[in-house]
Amino acid sequence: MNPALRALKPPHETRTRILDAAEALFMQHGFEGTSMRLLTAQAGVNLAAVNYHFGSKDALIEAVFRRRLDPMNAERIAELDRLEKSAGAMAPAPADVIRAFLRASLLMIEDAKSGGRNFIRLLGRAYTEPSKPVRLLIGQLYAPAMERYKAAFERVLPELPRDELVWRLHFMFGTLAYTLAATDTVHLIAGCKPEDRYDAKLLEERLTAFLEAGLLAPLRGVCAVRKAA
Amino acid sequence: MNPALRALKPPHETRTRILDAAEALFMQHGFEGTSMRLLTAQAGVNLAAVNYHFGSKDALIEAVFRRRLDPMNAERIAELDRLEKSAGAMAPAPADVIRAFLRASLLMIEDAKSGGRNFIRLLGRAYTEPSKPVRLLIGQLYAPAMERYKAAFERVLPELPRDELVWRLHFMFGTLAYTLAATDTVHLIAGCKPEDRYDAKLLEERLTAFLEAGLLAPLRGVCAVRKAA
DNA sequence: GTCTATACCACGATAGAC
DNA sequence: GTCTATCGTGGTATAGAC
Repeated sequence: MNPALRALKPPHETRTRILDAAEALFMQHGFEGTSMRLLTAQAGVNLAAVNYHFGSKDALIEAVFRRRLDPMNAERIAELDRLEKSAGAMAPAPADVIRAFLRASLLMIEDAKSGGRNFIRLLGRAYTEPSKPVRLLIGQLYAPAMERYKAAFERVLPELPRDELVWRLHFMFGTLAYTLAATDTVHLIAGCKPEDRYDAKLLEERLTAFLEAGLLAPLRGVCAVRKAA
Repeated sequence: MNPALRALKPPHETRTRILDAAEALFMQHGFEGTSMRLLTAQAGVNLAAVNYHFGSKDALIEAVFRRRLDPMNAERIAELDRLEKSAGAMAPAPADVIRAFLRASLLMIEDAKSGGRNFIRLLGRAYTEPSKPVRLLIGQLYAPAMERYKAAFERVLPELPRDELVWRLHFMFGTLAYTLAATDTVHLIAGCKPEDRYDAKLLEERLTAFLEAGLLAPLRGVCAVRKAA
């Protein structure tokens, strides 16, 4: 980059440019499918800059997730804190805990311009990534928020056996991840109206109704038998 | 391959060996991450054999999905036919339609040995693949079964507005796909007992309970307002 | 401390002789 | 259906300019 341009550049701008380009390209072409050469060209930085600032491609991938996911999960936890505080000694309603959990994701999908929506899609795909290190990373990054929410749901749904709850949280997680990630598959497979796909308010209502009912569902079949035993 | 071995090989065995190896490796390393060299080595066939039998890597990918997904969806439709026949003029119970839909997938995850479980995981990832052609292909392959089930659910849930149903089917799809695909993320994130992950009977009960409740959930918030209007 | 140019080495795809 | 040579591309490392 020439000195005239450099003078205009805030410190660490290069890092940010790389992260932004990486986010967009990882979504478009996947991790394996995105070459450092394409990435650095898109970011308008030198090929060696990635290695200099992040150390390796894998480390870059991690940085991409950390940049958004850490604040996002912190926000999720804060949301739950606020909710429990306002409920006082009473347990909050299940639907409100669900909303608290969804909120951070839904806020992000409304932000198409600065890449939030793109990131959410990338994130949704990460749970099923071929690369084990990536899945491990995601698990780690989510762990604190998940622990916190698991405890909250245990309080809110005291009737539900623990292992049943774990599965239902998994289902909830899956519904959310998939809904946000498989955005074009909706209308490919089921034929929904495209304009509704990113309406956060509508999505919140739809998801909350669905998930609340699912979490509160009565036990049936072998699960009910198990519990009775 | 030498002539002595060749004589032992049934016709088209090479095709099958390639498909089997591809299925396993695509799951492990993704499509981009799987090289033809590794693939053909694993299959014990010549490097050029893929191009000879399938024409290209993309065509191989399509063949991998078609081989299992076409019969699977045919089975799904047959299951629904049987159900509706046995119900006669009455509409079947929602839970039974859900079960009919789940059955084909659940049968497959029990089959770890001949690769069914692996394929189901691969399939679950395909909805969120970077490659648009792959997502399009999956949409196409699912279309007939989806149409059929959408119609069935419309009959079974006449109260539910169409566009709401479309979303709930999307949620249902997501729950299933993710649950089966993100098999290790379950215990990474939520900490479930590993031995329960592939118990098809348990999974069927758990999924059916969750999904039935979700599909039958009352409308709320803006959706309810919309309907009233 | 930050950025650039360039070199290195491994690997994957492809095509043409057999 | 097979073998092999070739070429492009991948991620990474380094040396030196600012």
